[in-house]
Amino acid sequence: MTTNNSLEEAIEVLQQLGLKEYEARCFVGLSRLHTGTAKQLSEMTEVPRTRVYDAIRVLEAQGLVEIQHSSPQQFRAVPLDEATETLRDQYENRVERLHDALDTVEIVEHKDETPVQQIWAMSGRDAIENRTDQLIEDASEEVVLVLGDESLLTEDLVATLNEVGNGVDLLIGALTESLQEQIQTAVPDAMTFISGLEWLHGENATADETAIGRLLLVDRSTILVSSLMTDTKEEQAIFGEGFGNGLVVIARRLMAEGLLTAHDPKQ
Amino acid sequence: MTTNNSLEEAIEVLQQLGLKEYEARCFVGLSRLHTGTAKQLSEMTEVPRTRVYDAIRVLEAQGLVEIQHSSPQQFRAVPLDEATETLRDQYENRVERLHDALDTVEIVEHKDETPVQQIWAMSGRDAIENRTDQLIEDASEEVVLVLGDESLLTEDLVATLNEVGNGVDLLIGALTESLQEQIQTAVPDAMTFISGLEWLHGENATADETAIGRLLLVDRSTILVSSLMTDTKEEQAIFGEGFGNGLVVIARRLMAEGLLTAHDPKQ
DNA sequence: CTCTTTTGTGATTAAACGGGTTACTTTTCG
DNA sequence: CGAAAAGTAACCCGTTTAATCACAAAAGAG
Repeated sequence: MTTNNSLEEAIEVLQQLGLKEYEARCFVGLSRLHTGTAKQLSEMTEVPRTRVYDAIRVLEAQGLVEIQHSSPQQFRAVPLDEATETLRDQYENRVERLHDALDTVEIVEHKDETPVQQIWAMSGRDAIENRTDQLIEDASEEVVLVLGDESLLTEDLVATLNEVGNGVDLLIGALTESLQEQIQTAVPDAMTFISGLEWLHGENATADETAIGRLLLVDRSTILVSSLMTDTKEEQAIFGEGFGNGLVVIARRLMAEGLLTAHDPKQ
Repeated sequence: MTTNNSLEEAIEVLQQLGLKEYEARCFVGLSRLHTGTAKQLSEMTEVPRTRVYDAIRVLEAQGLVEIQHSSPQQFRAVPLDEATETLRDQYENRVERLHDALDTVEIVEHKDETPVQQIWAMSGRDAIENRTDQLIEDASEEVVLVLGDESLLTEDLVATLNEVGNGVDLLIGALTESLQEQIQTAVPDAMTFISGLEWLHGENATADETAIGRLLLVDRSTILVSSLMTDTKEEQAIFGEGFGNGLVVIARRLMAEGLLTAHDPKQ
């Protein structure tokens, strides 16, 4: 279909992956050209012809483009699968090096004056999902989880939920019927499904800026609450741990009340 | 061991992964601190205190750091495994988006005047390895491969070699005894092992700037030759395809001669 | 062979960005 | 209350990068 939009997106993503604008444009240009010269590229991509050469050189060094040293020289993009694989390899290497470099480290003395009432804020859907998974994996007694949006029910989360130990109570709820059903089929092991939570669902979606994302209470001592920006779909969470934590105490009460009355609507 | 060097490397890698210097320093600082304030971080990381806040905000948005909104606010790094997982997720997402965006594209008309004699140059170890794997996978009759350095015998390459079809002749050689043996145990299926290639090995390693990397000839119609910069270990390759290709013809002759006489040193 | 066009390199300008600093307000605590 | 610490915001300056320009080498037309 070669929608002009795909091209723009590709350029943007390539920049997020570390390429400069000219480099990104040239690569995308070559991706639709099988083989091309600096002139052709320049016309197609709006990159000044004299700058195409630099851009290509960088791309070549990264293994994304091949050069034929003829006159005029010809360029071509590495096949897409090879290119993405190469990018993957590069990033995997880097993440691995980071991990190696940092796990030899950790811990400088720390005078702890653990000021109870620790509430931490975090952002980013990937990060919050990873934390969610982690907390559920670490559960030893009970997991209470309520999801507010379908997009949060990922493969990884389902896998994690299906792997909780046998001694762990799994209580799951959702804010909509359809999500409820999806969860029920995806995670048949859950001991209890919480229903009647529709009241939590924001009704005045117009004025609302955020919707409920997740509610997670693990072993009655750790809580995570997240919300979703309705426009960007970005996720933000707060996270508290420790039995004595004020937020956890309140959450415990609220959930006991709320979920019970929700479950049993008559008072 | 917390060698000061690991810290530097971590900072560098984080920058390659897209963080700014301050952000990288702050993250590494927090990684050795369990929990810290702007002041502590500033002292430990050499980042001006007043800029710590900006850096942390970015890190938080990326899901790498948690903030406790107390006064003074406290920061802490997400656990290392969670952080690396989050980074992986992010990059996987991006590469996937790139792939999706580009494979709807490809191909604008192309008046082909395939000027035989196509020799393409490419760089980057990952890219060259991916191409090598690809070419070997596509082989239908014969693969001739000579490796010049142990670092080139990767898991992926071994896997690829062990998966060639049954009808494909696999001729493998190496420039050193030890590498030869490694290959022989890793790829027992190879039909012939080429030995006696030591003469190809550069002897005057002092004056040499590059060493032989790979020699690959597939189905007598596609050739890839690479060299390794002795200092940076970076790899560069030239790549030609097509039966009529001059380079391929020459390579075919050279290999027939060279490998045969090598195999049978008398003449 | 000569003249023109194309191709390639290098230098230059202007704007954006990132690192580093300073000024100033607010909060905390003795 | 006063001093120190915490937090915000603005600024400066060097580097990077997008964008142009000048020019030499090569290719192709006549």
